[in-house]
Amino acid sequence: MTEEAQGGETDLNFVLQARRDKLDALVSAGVAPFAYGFDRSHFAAAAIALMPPPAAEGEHADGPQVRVAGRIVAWRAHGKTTFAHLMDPSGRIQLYFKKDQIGEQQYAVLDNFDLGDVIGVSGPLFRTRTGEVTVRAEKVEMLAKALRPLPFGKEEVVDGVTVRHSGFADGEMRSRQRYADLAVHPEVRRLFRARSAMITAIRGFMNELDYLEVETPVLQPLYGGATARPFITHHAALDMPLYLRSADELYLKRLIVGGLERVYEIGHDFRNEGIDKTHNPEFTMLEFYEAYADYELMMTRVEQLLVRAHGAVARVLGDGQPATGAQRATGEGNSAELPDFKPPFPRLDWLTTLSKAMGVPNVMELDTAALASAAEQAGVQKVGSLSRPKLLDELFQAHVESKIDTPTFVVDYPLELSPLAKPKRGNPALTERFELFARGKELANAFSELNDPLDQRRRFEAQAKLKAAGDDEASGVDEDYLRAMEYGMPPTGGVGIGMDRLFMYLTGTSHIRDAILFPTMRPE
RNA sequence: GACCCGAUAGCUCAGCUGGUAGAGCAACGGACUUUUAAUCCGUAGGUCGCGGGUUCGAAACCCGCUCGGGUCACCA
Repeated sequence: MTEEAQGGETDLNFVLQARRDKLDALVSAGVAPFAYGFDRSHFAAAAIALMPPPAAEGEHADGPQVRVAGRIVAWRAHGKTTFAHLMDPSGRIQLYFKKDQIGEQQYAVLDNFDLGDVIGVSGPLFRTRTGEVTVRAEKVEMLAKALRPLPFGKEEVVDGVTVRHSGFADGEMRSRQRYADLAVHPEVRRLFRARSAMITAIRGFMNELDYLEVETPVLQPLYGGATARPFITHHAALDMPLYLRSADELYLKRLIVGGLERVYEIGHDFRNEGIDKTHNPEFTMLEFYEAYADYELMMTRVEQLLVRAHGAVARVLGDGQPATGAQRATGEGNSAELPDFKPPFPRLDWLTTLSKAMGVPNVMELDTAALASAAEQAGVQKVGSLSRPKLLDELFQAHVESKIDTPTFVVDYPLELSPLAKPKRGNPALTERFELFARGKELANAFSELNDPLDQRRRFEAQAKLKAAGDDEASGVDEDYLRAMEYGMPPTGGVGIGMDRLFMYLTGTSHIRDAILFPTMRPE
């Protein structure tokens, strides 16, 4: 992209220069190339639906008058007549320009129209010889001249399936220039509409249960609630470091103490770690907390929430819809069938499942050295540098998690893995915690929240010890949180669900980049 | 981070074993008053990712680098 670097019109390449020349020609002809508005009467799909079915053979009665607006996505000039297709949010509609009809002067202006221009057209509907509902243009208005060509591919319909030729396939460019990706790929627009519908449905679900939507700090003086490397920033006036939150958890639970007994937040968390297919440095998290609930109740909440989210996505994408844009671009074909699941989800007990998978009576009875060698066997790297909790977690990932396909709860994690969870009734070495897995990925994490401030202090101190020993993901002691808990926190159930991952699961999207409008990328 | 693959016209790509670049679409000019991947004729468009090396000669071979993709690892 050298033209940006060089700037100046003389350096524009010939393609961009041609567009500028047309812009100048429009201005010379008295056409304002950037309009202030347009009174659209119908979307394309609605206009097409207005037209009565084909009349008797050979009859070409005009239909009602419409005013449509959108982007030019196809242009076929035939001398004194021109066909074009206009795209708007509802779909496409064909336009027909005839020199006799719109006059020599207006017809000449069409020479300065290009693919990608935003125009408004008014005129009556009619059917062409092939039966396609078309606007016979009586008046055409330039609304926004495109000075840069959009990477449209040509399309044809073969046996009812739209086949796209060439086009915009570079995944990196599609993420960097999401505006262009959206502009040329209706299926990408539809995918992100489905994402929006999913979030809206989840809000509706929480609100119906009398949960209060709240906002807690993104800038935090201490980070906690998740084990991850934080982003650090600096507040100039206070001259102190602040951390971008890696979780909302500790603030939401302060609200439970305050008597807001059901709260939720949907917002971005930030983790200063690698970027890959399932990790973006900022991502959308839903957390919700409910007083007087335990993890059993929270499992049913999660099940219901997934059903609602699935329904919302299905309504936008429809059943058996063709592939998402991401899949089309990567040639994955029409495999994006929505997942099929029904509550209640199966439950696997952490300890017995892992012990069984490893062929030992009880993994918790193995000493650290034995865990390390088992982890090494399972393909875990750098086992020597891992703490006991980490080894357990790695073993679980390797032996169990990665093999879970349909939504499944894993319950009762070891206490040492879960610093914010309440000990399990009847077995204090475990906690009342569950995670939800599907397609080998974690979708949710939840517990009966620890509400004993003395126990919580001991857990924090154990974390602080790990941190002092070099585990830079462990958190420290959050005294203010402990103070809140000392005022008395009712028993509480809490859940965190990664919205990006949930959406990926529901839509069969394999890369998180394709589930986020503007994923984090290295600068160009 | 390791290994593999890739980077050529605005887009999608081809370019065999080294002889200084090609197609389709888009663009530009022309013909065409119901086309729809419109068609037909013509034109223009490239520091072949960057740097070095081998060679009479490099898009191609070698080395390094940058960026991207995949797989694995890491990120509970």
